[in-house]
Amino acid sequence: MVKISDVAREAGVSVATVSRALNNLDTVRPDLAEQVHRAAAQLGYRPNTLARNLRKQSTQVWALIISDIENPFFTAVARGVEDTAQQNGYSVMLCNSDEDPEKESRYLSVAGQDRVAGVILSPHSASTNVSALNRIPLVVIDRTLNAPFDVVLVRSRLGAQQATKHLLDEGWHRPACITGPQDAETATERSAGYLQALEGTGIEPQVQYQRFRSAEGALATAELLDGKNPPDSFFIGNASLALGVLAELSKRGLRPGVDVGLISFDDAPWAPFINPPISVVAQPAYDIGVQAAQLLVQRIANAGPQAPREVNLATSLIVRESSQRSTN
Amino acid sequence: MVKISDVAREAGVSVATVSRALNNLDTVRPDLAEQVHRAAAQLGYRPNTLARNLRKQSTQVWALIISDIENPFFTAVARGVEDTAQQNGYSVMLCNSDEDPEKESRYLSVAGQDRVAGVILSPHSASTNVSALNRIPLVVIDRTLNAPFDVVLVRSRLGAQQATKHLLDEGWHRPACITGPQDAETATERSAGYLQALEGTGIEPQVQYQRFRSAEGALATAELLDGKNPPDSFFIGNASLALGVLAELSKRGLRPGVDVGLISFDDAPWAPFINPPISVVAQPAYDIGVQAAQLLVQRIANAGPQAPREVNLATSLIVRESSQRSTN
DNA sequence: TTGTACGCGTTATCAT
DNA sequence: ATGATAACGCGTACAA
Repeated sequence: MVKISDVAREAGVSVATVSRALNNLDTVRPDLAEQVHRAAAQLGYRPNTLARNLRKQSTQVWALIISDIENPFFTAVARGVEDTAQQNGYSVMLCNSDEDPEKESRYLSVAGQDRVAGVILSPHSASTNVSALNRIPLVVIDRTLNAPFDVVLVRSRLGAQQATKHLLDEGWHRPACITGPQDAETATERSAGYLQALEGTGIEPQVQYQRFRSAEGALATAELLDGKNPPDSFFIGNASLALGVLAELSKRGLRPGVDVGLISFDDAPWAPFINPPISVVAQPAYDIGVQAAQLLVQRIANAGPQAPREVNLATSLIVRESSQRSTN
Repeated sequence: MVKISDVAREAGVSVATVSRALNNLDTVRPDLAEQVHRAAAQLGYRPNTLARNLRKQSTQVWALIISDIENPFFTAVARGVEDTAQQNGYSVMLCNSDEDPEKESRYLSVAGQDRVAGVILSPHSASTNVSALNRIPLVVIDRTLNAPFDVVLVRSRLGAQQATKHLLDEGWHRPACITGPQDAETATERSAGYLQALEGTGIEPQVQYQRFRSAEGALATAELLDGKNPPDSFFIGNASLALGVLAELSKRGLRPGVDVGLISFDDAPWAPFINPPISVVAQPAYDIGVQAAQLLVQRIANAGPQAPREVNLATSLIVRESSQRSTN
């Protein structure tokens, strides 16, 4: 491997000058700089990232710690982060915590030890301990943390409220809510929006808290439908749950958009294409990633302590057929 | 930060002994080793990864370069890679090439420069140039390369053939094939299997080569259905295409499993849950990731040149309702 | 503006 | 078995 001293010899200058020239430190005579660049190009010199990292005690790598890489929401976030990182000269290390607090803390520890330049984290719980990061810049996404960090969130509650109200406006009379487990902030925010929408309507709320998975969606639907006051429509807290709900409904011959109303959080890739197309509350997942990345870039640039910032993104209601009340 | 010399002082030994003890180099007296470990623990010593990397001229990081992070197939692969990497003490850097040759080559270049320990790549094309990696171990997945490297593939052609034959066995008479672009090996392998299945049956093959996206799936379906010899069933080359096909069919009031037969490559998360449940040729995506990772671990361990290995994984036919010929 | 020389923290070599 | 010390390649304080 050709190193900096080789370039120095070739260009007839010192290694210091080479370093300065290659880093564009404008304290070097233009013609010399030119000479250095030519020598470097000719020898095919590539600076050794490892040595630079040691010297600077930091890397050009971010750790992105997310709770479920197979969830389309998070992959969209990841893409937003990755694109933005790329543009700013960073690479991103993918860490899939699988909702496992132990894996999460292991990753936080590794990130600290490897001196990554920054971390973007969707924390398992509000009490996740990030002290292993020491002073590495951190941006939190999707859920809040019991500590003051930059965070980007979406207005889930408002989105849920709008979705439920939309169901009512369409003429459905007894919407139920199926959402995630009560220890997940995203789940409870969504049921809270649902409850708000029902306030003062005299409709008795029915909420099922389940794990965010298809099987549980089916289960909750069956339970609701077999209960004493079966709902005529559903507000569903995420796409996996929605899949289970759909399966259970079709098993019972209940057609969304006709016999029953249905709207779900998250605009999954399949939502517009199945029969009937599913109405959703879309989260700006890609944009969440972009915003988080931009916050991180700024946080890294301004090393000093600084008031934490909170970015709140809006959801958008996408009405397709499943939530409408068709005459047939 | 506490460093190795601090531990040495605390334990009353030299830095060399600390290094040996901490790396379990069994050439150190047991009691001394014990003493070192205690000192390290007490001081909260964490070895500096950056310094170690420089010294060893290598990292404990893999680059995983895939063509589409939002494709569930690749996220499943990624999870397999990530889990296995984790178990072997590696981290994985996620690189989303987006099917863009330029991004791909930039990532290959960065991987080479950063001296990652290994690379797993789903190449954009067979002629992708990986010379920037210098001598870094490489494992190729999903598609082959015009060069001798370890590779893990799935028997796409056989899977496609089985799927098409299944359609025939179910009593469909004119299956068509909708697959990806002709410059994608995965696409042509699948049409090849379809063609094989039709050999000698007297059925005239109809193949549509489109980009692997939903909109194109719908387009191809419309074209086929409006053609002079409309098919009565479809073998579809991937899940995104299938979504488009489904949309077009439902727009025309054609019910899969009743009016028309349908089977698709890739067991997408939604496939079992929609109405009717979709029959698929499932790829062992997670396992592909695991196998690739294991190949890479071995390749890294045995530094010497070694004959490239090829792992071929089988698909599995999952028959649900969309491919069956219902009496109703 | 340029060059010399040291430091980053660890591992590996070579004596002992 | 242990210790002293030389790399690893780069960036930068300091001197010129």
